[in-house]
Amino acid sequence: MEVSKLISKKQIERLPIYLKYLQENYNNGVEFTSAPQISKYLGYSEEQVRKDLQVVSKESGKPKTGRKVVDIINDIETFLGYNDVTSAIIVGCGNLGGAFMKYGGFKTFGLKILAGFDIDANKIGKTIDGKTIFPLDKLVNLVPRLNVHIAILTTPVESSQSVVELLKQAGIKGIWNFVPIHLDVGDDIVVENVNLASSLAVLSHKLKRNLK
Amino acid sequence: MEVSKLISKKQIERLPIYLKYLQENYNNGVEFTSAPQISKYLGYSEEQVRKDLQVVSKESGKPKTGRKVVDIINDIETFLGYNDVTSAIIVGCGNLGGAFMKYGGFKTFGLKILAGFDIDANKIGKTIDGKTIFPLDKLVNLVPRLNVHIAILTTPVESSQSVVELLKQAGIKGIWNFVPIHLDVGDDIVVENVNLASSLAVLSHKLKRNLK
DNA sequence: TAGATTGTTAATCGATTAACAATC
DNA sequence: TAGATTGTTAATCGATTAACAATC
Repeated sequence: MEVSKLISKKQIERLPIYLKYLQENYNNGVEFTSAPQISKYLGYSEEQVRKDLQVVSKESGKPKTGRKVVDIINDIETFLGYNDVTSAIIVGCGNLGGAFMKYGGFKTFGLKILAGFDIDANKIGKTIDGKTIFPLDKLVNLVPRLNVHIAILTTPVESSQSVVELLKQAGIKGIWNFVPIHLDVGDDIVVENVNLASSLAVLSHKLKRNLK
Repeated sequence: MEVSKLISKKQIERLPIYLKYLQENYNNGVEFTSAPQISKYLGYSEEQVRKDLQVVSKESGKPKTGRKVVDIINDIETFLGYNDVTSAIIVGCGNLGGAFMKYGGFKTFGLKILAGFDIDANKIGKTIDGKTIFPLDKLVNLVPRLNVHIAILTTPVESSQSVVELLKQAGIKGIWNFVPIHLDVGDDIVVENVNLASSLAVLSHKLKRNLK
């Protein structure tokens, strides 16, 4: 009987990085790869790479030869759900939200932006890359009809918590939060935060240490 | 004698989150706060909050009253270097890079975007929010003159590694990398990665678990 | 004073690394 | 076969949580 191993957050984060590297390998005609090889390139330890790959693939690698590049690619893509498309809406179509609406890269990882929402009358009704920007007060009504469960939150700080209430009402299940504050959501909604301030703080600290 | 405590990456990431929350408190006229209070709101443990605050502030809190909000704010801002402005350039002025050039929020955490660089002839010479877009081959020449040490990397995947070589030559010390691949930099450059694919992967996984 | 909050020291938890036998 | 790579089990490392005495 197959018992699927538990995976940690850190491991999940590494999967897209392996994937990108392996796709590059694949495009260059590389057929096989091994943990030591991936390890050397990406700077992770061999053991870590091995354990990460063990979580996503059922079959084990072969001593001496390693694993087939195309197999790992498929395993990771399957694990991450890149094959079945998920839809999302963007709430807040300012600089960042607008850039995301234009950005074509999301579809490579199975995410399709269906529409945008905003309160700015100048934006409402316009389309960005074929996606319409709807008024925020249509959100509760439209989201169930669009059958979308993920919202990308790129609103100003002040309005974000009130938007969360709307998203709850609309039946949204996951929020990809780019607003740099803590969101108070219930148990029904999961949140993943991308906090640029946090990231920059880490960079600054690394810089200071490196300059010493 | 003061021995400054070591701080972990996780702790650094939390600092801007405390800061935002405390600034909100401050704006609402709240004068004092405590670890239990912050803990309750942000969902971290009390002990964690206490230890985090201990790293940034020299003075200790007072039993029963806690700490002065304005003091913690100052301590965190000082620690993060929000008071002394750092400059940065943006390399790759596409959707994301362009959005960053327009984005006013960076200056609140002490980061000033000086200019952009791109290879696209249609973009070169234009200005976004007062910042000029220069041709990429002027980078090595201009960066030392601008006295800038941080580069925000928002180029396409294919060109990113070659841009890194230019950044090295130009004397850049830190790269804030938004390109979803592993960058090969030397010991002189520090990199902080913001990988949207990793972040989305985590959200998707949380969603799957929550739906079960 | 009593109690809430503090900081410190110890215990736990989780993730990474090391060690090693198995195998193509 | 020999050696590179594998997967597993144990050891280490780091971060979080628990326990508790100190104090305003």
